Amino acid sequence: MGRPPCCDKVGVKKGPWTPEEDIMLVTYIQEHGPGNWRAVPSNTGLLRCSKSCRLRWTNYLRPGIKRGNFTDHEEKMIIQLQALLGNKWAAIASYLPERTDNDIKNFWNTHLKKKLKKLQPAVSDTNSTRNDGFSMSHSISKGQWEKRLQTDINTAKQALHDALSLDGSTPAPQGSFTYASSTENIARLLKSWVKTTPTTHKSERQLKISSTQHSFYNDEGDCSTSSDAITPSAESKSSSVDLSEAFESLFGFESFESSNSEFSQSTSPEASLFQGESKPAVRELSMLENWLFDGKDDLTNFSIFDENAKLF
DNA sequence: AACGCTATCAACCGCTATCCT
DNA sequence: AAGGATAGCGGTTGATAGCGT
Repeated sequence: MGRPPCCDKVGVKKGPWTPEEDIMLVTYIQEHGPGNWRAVPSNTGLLRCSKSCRLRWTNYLRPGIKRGNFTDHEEKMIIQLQALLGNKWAAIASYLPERTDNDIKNFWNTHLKKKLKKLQPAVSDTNSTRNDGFSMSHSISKGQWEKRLQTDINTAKQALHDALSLDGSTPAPQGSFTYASSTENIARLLKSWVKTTPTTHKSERQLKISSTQHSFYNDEGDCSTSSDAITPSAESKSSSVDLSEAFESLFGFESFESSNSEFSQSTSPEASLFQGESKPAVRELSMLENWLFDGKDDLTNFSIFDENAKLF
């Protein structure tokens, strides 16, 4: 039984996205807003499944995504939140609105896991520590465990509080955020693409602009991108920059995010948490959030901790 | 210069939750 | 209420860049 994967369809493209596909997707979302992903491939002409389109948008194209190195504060927050929430990357990402869950997950798997593993021997000398960095031991009494848990949580709480309040570059969950536009995201993607294209990119990454795709953009009038202008040749550098400039002119209108309520919702930590407040897990997160930032909720209200306590 | 190994990260896959009819 | 469709999440994979030999 079970449905066949949506991406098994013949003619559905997989693999890395080209700048043209990005443009097509962003253009469509600029006009229609995110959502109704099923309609996106057919309406845009993209040979991608709806899932792939949604993923591309949420992870790379939507406004406000910060790329590059994680700051110390972000790192600290991820470590502490992972200890508290486990591998709930989406929940963790809601506290780091400029980062995607995929990014955080990758960062955890490639950097932090190792980092914590290195530190672990020293920690395990004092007591046993789980691989995820959450200190607990089956050999200690419940009272001791609760005490240690409280210490861990206090530490986490303090670190999180520090990270949120002391670092101006890291937005606090209740604050208002300034997001880069998706134009900037695409321009950045284009630039990195330009950087890597001339010699190393395989056919997958090379520009393949069909005439239909041209007319798609030429319909916009100002944003004409001729095939001559974007070929992966020696001229590609300047011409692809032209493309990114075309982006700027095409998408350069103000307050893209404010024009669409989903952006403010999806990028706001409390919005993402409260969207489904009736859900028990989300209620716990809301309580956790209250507790983290206000110290309102009593620790014993958390079933996640109750479950750990049941081990004894 | 060539090769192999490792690290990184974008994208995919499979599953579950939720929505809709 | 039931079943199908869709969205979202977390785990995993694969391509590729970078580094060492």
